[in-house]
Amino acid sequence: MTKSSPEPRHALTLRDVSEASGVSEMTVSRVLRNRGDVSAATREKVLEAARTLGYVPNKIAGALASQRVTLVGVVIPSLSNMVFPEVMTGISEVLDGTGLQPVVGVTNYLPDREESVIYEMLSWRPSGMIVAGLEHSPAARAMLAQAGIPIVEIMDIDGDPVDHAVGISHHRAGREMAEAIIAAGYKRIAFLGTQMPNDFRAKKRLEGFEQALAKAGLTLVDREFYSGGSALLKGREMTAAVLSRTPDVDFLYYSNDMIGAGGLLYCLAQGLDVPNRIGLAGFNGVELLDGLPRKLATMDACRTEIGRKAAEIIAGKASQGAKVELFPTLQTGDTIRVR
Amino acid sequence: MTKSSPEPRHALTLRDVSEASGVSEMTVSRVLRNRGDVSAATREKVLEAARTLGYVPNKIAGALASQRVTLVGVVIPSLSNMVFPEVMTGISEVLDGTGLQPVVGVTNYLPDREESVIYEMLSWRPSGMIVAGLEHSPAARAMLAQAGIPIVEIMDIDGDPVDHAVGISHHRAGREMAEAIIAAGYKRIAFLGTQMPNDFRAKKRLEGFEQALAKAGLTLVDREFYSGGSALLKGREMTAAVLSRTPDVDFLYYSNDMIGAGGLLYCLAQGLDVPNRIGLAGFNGVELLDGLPRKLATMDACRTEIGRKAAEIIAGKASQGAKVELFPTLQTGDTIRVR
DNA sequence: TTGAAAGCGCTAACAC
DNA sequence: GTGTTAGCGCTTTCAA
Repeated sequence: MTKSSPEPRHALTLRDVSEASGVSEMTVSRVLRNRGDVSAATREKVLEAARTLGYVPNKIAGALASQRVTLVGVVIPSLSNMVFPEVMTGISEVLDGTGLQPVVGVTNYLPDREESVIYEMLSWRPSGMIVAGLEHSPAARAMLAQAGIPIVEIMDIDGDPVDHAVGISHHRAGREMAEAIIAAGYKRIAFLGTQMPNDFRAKKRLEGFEQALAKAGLTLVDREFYSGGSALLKGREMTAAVLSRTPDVDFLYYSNDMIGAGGLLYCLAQGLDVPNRIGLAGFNGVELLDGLPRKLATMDACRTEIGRKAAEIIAGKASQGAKVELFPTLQTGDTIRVR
Repeated sequence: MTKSSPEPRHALTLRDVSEASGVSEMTVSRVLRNRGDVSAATREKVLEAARTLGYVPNKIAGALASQRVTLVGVVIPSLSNMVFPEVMTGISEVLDGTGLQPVVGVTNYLPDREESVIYEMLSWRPSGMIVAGLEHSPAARAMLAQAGIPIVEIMDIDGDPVDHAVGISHHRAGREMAEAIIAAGYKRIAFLGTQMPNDFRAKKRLEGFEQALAKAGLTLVDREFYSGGSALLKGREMTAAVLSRTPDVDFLYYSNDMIGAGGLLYCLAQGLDVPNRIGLAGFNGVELLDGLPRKLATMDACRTEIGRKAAEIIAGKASQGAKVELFPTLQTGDTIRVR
């Protein structure tokens, strides 16, 4: 335990800097915020005093007085998802220049938790909110609508945004993947995904997927769900289960790349001919896939771009319409047969 | 765009609730905070008014008046690391019951950025700070020391904490892994890791590792570094590079599990006999490994536990000493030969 | 059980 | 270029 300087009994205030430098509080404030004209001499005195005292301004007081908060609330379901860190990257990239900073809240896909996270965040009067998904409790929606700040709902555009939405159509993503699979000649198709009632985006993908199958006169020959645990391992296990239960399945559609990767490793280990005996596809386009022995077919979720566009709207750099749709491209990879 | 209710010109205040309910601001405040005795009747009136108005308290004002902020700053180098999300899980678990909430800041392993993130966070006067690592700029250290709040530096305990430290000894982790490798009879050992001057923990592991090798009269026969990109892919590439440059290498020590996994997949694809022809080990003990065709030897970084313990110190639930050392166990997996 | 007054530490708006 | 004054929306304290 090393305490280099004596700890102040109370946190330092502008007044302390003012007294130490012999400059009025107001001018100290101006110097510290680079606002208005201050002579080089006074500026130096102030900076010197602030530095030696180790003064850190109190943003609570500043925000209350100026009615301005440079925080942007970001509400996401999970951090361990591999997709949200990338969204954060996009958000940070854009916000970095603007003086705004993101504050992250995690909901774990629980609507109640989402509601309270939103409530807490709004109570800090942020300059904007970025919230994953379009489905929220009525109370959460109402709070967001009332807040009087820009709200951007991200990831999904299949629905009605409170204010703005930036994302892809998961319904369409599912449909397009199904169409590609059908076009490649696969007929006995199974779905493997998460059992999360509140993962609305995964649900929409599956809906779109099944609709496209139906249009081609097909139905899923099997489906398998999981929750929790190592996604890679679950992918192996679920794949094993489907293959033994439905041996003549010829395509496995996974709700995310991680379980898809597990499935791919399993199929290869079993000596199955991918993509001829069996085809595979995931969703998200995670970087991870680049390192697999064979590249898994997938569809990019446009994560960084979504983060960027959302932040631009909050920062007022984009006067977008209510909905901004991004169009992911299907990456065929090596796990869908080419006809 | 759906606006269910008319947007207020200004955010609602206690006064609005007071007027709507015919109860004084003070009593409204009491009701909303569950403080002091308020008659059931008034309480109901107030709650009713607050609910219908959609009032969200202003924590800025509340915090200024009460000099109490329920925020805990968490400063970490990266989100995409797979390790920090788990630390966050541990932190949230403990903080959830306490009325404190974590606020995350990301530094990308940049000291300057760390300094400014810490400065920004402190300016919100949090109740405590959890900061990854023991190495900070002098200014950052000084700010933390001055803040007058509990500071917990996490992940590492090889060094001098500002206040408290919770973590493992990375020096020891490297040493123990080396000892296990040597004990298994490997002799021509290579290191593969990240090229990040500011990843002090990886650096300490390598130091401990090399010291143990030296003690056994060994030195690294090769080393390979990378930065950026898909870790899994980099693991493959680096492994290929080392194997072709130093064909008689018999052990590959990776600085993290993700590149280790890439290396493992590569070795298996090449038909190399793991662990007899060549042994492999990583670091972190990530869940991901459970899904690999063979289990990679690794060492747990105690991530969740570190988060938990750190949060307990902040929450005042633990009157720990300055340093709390956690002891990770070496997981031999299937990639170190058993003698 | 309820209310009134006095700030919390800072900044907007205006003097000088 | 610099200083003064009046709050920002709450909570603390004290009185009723």
